[in-house]
Amino acid sequence: MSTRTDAPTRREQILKEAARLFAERGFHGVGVDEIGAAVGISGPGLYRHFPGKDAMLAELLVGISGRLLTGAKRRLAEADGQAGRAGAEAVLDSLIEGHIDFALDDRPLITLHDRELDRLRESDRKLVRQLQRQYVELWVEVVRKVHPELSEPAARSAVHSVFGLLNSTPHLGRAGTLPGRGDTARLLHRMARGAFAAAADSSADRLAAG
Amino acid sequence: MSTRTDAPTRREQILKEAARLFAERGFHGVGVDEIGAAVGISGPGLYRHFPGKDAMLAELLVGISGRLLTGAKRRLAEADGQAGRAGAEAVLDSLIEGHIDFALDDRPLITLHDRELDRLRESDRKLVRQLQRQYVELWVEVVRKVHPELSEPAARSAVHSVFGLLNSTPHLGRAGTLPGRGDTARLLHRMARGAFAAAADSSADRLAAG
DNA sequence: CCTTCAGGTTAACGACCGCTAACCTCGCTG
DNA sequence: CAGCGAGGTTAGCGGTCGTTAACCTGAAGG
Repeated sequence: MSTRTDAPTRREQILKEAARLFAERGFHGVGVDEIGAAVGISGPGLYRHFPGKDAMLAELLVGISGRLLTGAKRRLAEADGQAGRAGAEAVLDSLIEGHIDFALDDRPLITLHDRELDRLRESDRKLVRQLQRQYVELWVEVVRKVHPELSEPAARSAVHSVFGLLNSTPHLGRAGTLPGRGDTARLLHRMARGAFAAAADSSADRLAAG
Repeated sequence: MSTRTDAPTRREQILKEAARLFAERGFHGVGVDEIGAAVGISGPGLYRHFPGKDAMLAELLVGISGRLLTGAKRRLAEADGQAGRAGAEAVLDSLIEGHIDFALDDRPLITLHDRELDRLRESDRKLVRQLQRQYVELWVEVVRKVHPELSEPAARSAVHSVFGLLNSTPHLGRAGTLPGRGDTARLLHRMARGAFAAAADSSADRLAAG
């Protein structure tokens, strides 16, 4: 598994800093001069690496969606063969774990992912949405194998909601006031599984409408 | 229970449309001319009602946080008296229900709430954060009454995560492809309770680290 | 009937921002 | 060592945006 040890290219530096700045202050809130300054060059120097500011955002968002989907497909293939509900549970755990890793390691990207999609050109936006949809549908299939009682629309809503839960990491303590990474990951994992289980257990609706 | 039947004032119209536009395209992505056009007046006419664009955002965010906190306090007081875990469960259900109502009825505000906070003047931002913190702490207390096994940091993380879950409604089907409002509310409610329960049940960590 | 004022209007200013143009300066290579 | 391309630089253009200035209008009040 390609574990990079060599220095990042300037292009990669730019993408990383741009992601951080976009996440912090929004796409329109960041000027190209600031992005340049963040990597030690100034303003228009960026145009040696990208055709424009939009292109940076597009590459970030397409990259995120693509990596999420690719990772999920790989995890699905790895745990293949083991059929039945037990196998499906293993796959679901693997999907959750992968998403949590991503959410914890690339917070700015997670933030961008559902915040700046509308700033893209039509074609890029369509591509990103298509990748996102495939990712969701992949989850939906696995969730319905683990919880066959769930209808497809309910499963899809549940998946979106669990994404909301897992993607909440940027809100968990700006500083290191929260528990260690391992504890946080385990907590999120448990909650995700519990949320899916509760979604499937509609007999839990013993609460009177308020 | 002030159920308004009279027509909204121009000021309220402006706030509502501004919220929608800010949520759709980001604070910096919307011009004052657009906000004006959305309420039938044009550009600078807004300055008869607000000292500036920033002030609209500030009033929106302070209003949201304040309403959330006020509602939660009211619900806490209403269900007071009934002590013990059963009473706490009722309060938690009431809090969840209130938050879901808000998330479903005021999607744009929910979106703004955790997206544009950094665009505020220092003083307003501090006020909003203080209101948010009180709201979170109120939840944390109730959650820990229902699930005493949860440490305070874990409970706080869990609460933030459940907010992420409940606030995911803007991502659930832009159009009406999703189930009805009542079904969605019940699903979210169940998932929130399930997530809290799973957070508290740390014996569920039988999964080997990947 | 005159005044006042809330709530609009259009014109325009100044700042900022994305991007281009023109130029510079290395390090490599034939 | 000449040439050249990669990767910078600064100056500046054109457009947009928030805000202000100056003016208009219609309804209410004495």
